[in-house]
Amino acid sequence: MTDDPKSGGATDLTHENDKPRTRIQKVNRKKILDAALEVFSAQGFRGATLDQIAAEAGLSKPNVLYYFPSKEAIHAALLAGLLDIWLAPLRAMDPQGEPRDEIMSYMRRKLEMSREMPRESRLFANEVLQGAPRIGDGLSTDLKALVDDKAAVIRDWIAQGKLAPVDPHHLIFSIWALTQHYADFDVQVRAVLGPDTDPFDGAGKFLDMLFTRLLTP
Amino acid sequence: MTDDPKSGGATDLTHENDKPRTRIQKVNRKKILDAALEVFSAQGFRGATLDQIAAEAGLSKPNVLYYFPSKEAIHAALLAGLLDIWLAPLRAMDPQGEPRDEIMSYMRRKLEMSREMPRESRLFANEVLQGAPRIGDGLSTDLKALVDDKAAVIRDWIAQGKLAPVDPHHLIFSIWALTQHYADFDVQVRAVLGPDTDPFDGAGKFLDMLFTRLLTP
DNA sequence: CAACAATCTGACCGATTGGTCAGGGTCACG
DNA sequence: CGTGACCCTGACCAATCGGTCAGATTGTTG
Repeated sequence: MTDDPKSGGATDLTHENDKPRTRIQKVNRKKILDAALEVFSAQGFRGATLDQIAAEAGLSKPNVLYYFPSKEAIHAALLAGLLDIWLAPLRAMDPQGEPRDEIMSYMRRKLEMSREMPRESRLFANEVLQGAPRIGDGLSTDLKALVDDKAAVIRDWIAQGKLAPVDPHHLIFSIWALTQHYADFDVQVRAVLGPDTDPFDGAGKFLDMLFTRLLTP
Repeated sequence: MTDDPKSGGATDLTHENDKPRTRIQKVNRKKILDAALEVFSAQGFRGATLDQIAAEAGLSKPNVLYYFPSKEAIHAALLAGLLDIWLAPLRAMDPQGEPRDEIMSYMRRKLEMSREMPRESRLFANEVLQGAPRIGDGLSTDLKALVDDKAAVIRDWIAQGKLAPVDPHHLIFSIWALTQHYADFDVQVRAVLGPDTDPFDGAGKFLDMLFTRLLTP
């Protein structure tokens, strides 16, 4: 009974397939995920409602639940790829490259992500702020492994005298903190700078200078 | 009708008085605010429930609503004093003091606050992350005024050659970002560093070094 | 154009939410 | 020790929440 062998062209399996099968599925799943990113990043998981997401996506609530089995599933689908996207710039840091260039490039790419993907940044910030209840394990396994790996690389660079001696872990934290701040605290930054200043212009120059001074032996 | 002249010993005015009148009021309002800080900072405003707050405070839900008229009012009471507490260290920055000492002290005090008051930090972060809907005006008036004021002081210091030339606003942002990161993203930082390392020990040394290098002409 | 799968909807459900209320217990003070 | 203000509670309410379902509508394919 629970199994359904003759599910040849069966309906209702939508939820079990990660990859959209039809054109309409592709379009609507995209609509929903985009709407959910908007709402979750602005309200947090518990603060967001399916009605908001449905309205933002231009669909009815039952229709949203036709494509995803639950609110949790939508949130999970968003977070699923996010950690990888988020850490891609750090992964791209090349142990064979020129140390200061590599770190400066990483920092610039992270700042670029804050500018181009502020909603993703806030989604992630909301999750971590509230104790990372739905991503938790990924932090102490994948994330920790990657950071430890790159920290070792940085330590080597320092040992070779190519970099000023700094704690590699806290160096990475400082890049996260300084770049993500401009996405996560956007309203505060803009409130202080006033409406006619682009935060990212000044941030780019300032962070270039800061890390140049920090890393030069 | 709306006015009530003969409110001699009337009950039910509890909500309109900011100052607790009796011993029990003082104790229970404190309990509620402390519980609310715990819950709001961990779940955000919409994610928190009155039942959670009541349970955390060891009171019944109707009893909580005996001391505060609504969930909003509890949240507002928490935020009311928070901005002032939060900015006190910046206010304490003395234009007459030694520039680098003043800024280093400010940074250290902010880091200390992240260590000692992480819940307040996260409450504030939640509010700003979600667009500061209930504090909004305070940012573009009080906060902006204070920051602009101190930025002018820093600009003077730089003009006198006592400080390396840096954008004062972004310097202040960098202090906020770097210190608050350790409170707001605590779980992430601890996940990366592992369970046996105190994030704040390393942070203290790292930030001292960073800002020394940044500010020395 | 039939016929079946895929898509969509209004109506509805139980659980949880913030908040109310009538009344009972407790405290302080004359 | 009584009396009135203060404190507290169980029971309850309307609104909103995430989610279900039967069936109408649309798309696709032979």
